[in-house]
Amino acid sequence: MPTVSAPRTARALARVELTASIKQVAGRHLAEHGAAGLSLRAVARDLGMASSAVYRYFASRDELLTALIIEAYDDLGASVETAEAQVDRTDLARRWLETGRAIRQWALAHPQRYGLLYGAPVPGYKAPEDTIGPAQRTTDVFLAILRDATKDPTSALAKESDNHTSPDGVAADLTPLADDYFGGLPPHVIARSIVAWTSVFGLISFELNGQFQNIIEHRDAFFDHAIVGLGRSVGLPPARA
Amino acid sequence: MPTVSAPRTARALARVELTASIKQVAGRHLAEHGAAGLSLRAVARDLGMASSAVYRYFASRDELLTALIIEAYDDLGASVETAEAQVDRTDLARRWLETGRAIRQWALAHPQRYGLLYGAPVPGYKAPEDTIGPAQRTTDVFLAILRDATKDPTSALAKESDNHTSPDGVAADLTPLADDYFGGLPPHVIARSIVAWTSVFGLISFELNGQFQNIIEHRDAFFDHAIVGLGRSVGLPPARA
DNA sequence: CCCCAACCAAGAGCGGTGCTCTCGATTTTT
DNA sequence: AAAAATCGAGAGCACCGCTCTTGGTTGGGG
Repeated sequence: MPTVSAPRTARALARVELTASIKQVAGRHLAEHGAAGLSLRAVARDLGMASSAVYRYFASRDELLTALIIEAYDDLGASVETAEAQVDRTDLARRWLETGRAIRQWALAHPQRYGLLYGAPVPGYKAPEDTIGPAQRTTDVFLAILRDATKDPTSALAKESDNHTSPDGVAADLTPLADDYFGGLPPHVIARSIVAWTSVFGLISFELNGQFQNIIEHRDAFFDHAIVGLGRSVGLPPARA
Repeated sequence: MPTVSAPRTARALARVELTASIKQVAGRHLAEHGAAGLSLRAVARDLGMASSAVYRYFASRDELLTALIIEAYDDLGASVETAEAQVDRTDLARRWLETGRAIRQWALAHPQRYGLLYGAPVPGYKAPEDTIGPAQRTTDVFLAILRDATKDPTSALAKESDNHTSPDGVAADLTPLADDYFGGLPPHVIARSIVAWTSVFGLISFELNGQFQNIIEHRDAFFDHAIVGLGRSVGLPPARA
C-alpha cells in the first residue's frame, strides 16, 4: 500500500476528506437501509454532488461496499479487543465470555453491518484479499485466549488428554495449524474450538434473523449461558468469583 | 386459504400453470444469480411475456421471493425428512448425523436458497406468517430425535441429571417448551440442544461464506466430526457399529 | 345464445438504479 | 508559462420495480 501519510497538495487533502465523507454517509445509509439499499446516487445526493463525481473516489458500488466491509471488520475487531482487554488476563472463562458478549453486542448494535460480514454471500460476490486481514482481528482474540489456556494449569487444555482422537482428514487439516495458531493443541481440541467459535456466530445469526422469536425471550441470559457452556466444551477452566 | 384443488375452467388451469412456470424460472434465476439478482423483468423475458403481465400472478417481487422462500423451506424439510427416515429409528446418533448431513448437503447444493433462509435478512424484509410453518419442518426432525432419546435407556438424556441448573431467565424461557417440544427435558439440556442446533447452521454458514478457506480442506470429514461432537454434547448415545 | 363482467397480455410511462463518456474548469507538475 | 493530471457536472444508456391504460379473450348468468 503506497501513499503512506500526510498528503501535501490541497487537492490530495480534499481527496482524502471527500473519500472519508463518502464512506461516512454511505455507512449511515448502510446502517439504515441495509446493504441492498445502499445507493451510490443517494449518497451523492446527500453530499450535494453529482453521482458521476463519486466514481472519482470509488470505482464501483462494490468497491464502496468493500471499503465498508473492511471498516466494519475493523470496528468489530476493535470492539472485541477493548472489551476482552479489560478482563483479568488469568480469568480465561471471563475473557471468553466477554469476547462473545462483545461480538453479540456489536452485532445487535449494527445488524446490517453484521449481516454484511457474516450473512449471506453477496450477489456478485468476491471476497477481496483486503478483507481477510481485518477479518482475522476478531478471531485473533479468541486464539490468544486459547493459547493462554494451554499454559494455565487449572485449564483442562493444559494436560494433553490424548484419549480422544480425530479422523484422519480432520487431523491432517488441523495438525499444521496447531503450532502456529492453537498453541500446540491436539487436533480434536482444535476441532472443538472451531465448532465453539462458529457456534457463537450461529447463535448471533439466529437471534438476528428472528429464529428465536417466541422461543427465547431472555436473550442476554441465554447467550451468556450458551457461551459459558461452549467455553466448558472447549476445556476452559470454570468461571471464578 | 381457499381454492382447495383442481381448477375447473381452462383459464384457472392456465393460471396455476403459469404461476408454476414463473416460480420455476424465478427459482432458476435465484439459484444462478442470487436473491439480489432476481429480476422480475428478466423472468418475464425468459417466459416471453411482458413484465407487467407477471404482476397478475405475483403482486410484487417480494411476494415472488416469499413464494420461493416457502418452497425452499419445504424442499429442505423434505430432504432432511427422507434422509433421516432411512436410518434405523433406534440408532439415535446416526439419525442425528444424517440430519446434519442432509442440511449441509442441501445447503451446498443450493447455496443461494440456503442464504435466503438462514442468511442475512433481505432489504425490505418482512417474514410473512406463511413461512414459519414450512420452516418448522426441518426443526421437527431434530425435535423428534431428541424426544426419542429421552425414552432410550442408553441415552444420557434418559436419566434426569439435575446436578446442573440453568439461570433463572433461561429456565423461565425453556421450561414452558419442555413438555410440548422437548419431551420433558430439563432446561439446561434444552439449552444445550438449541446451541447444538444453531451450531449446525453456524458451521454450514461459515463453510458457505468461505470462512474455512485455507483452514479446513476435508470439509465432509470435519463436518461429520463436528456433528458427532455436538450430538455427544447434547447427550445422545455414542454411535454404534 | 349472447352479452356483460371478469380476467388477462401488452405497451407506455414514471422514478429509480449503476455506470460511462464527454466537456469545461481547476490544480499540479514540468 | 505550458503541459499534464485531476476533478465536477451533465447527458445518456440499459436496467430495475411498479402503475396505468388499452384492447382482446374467456366464463357464467340472464
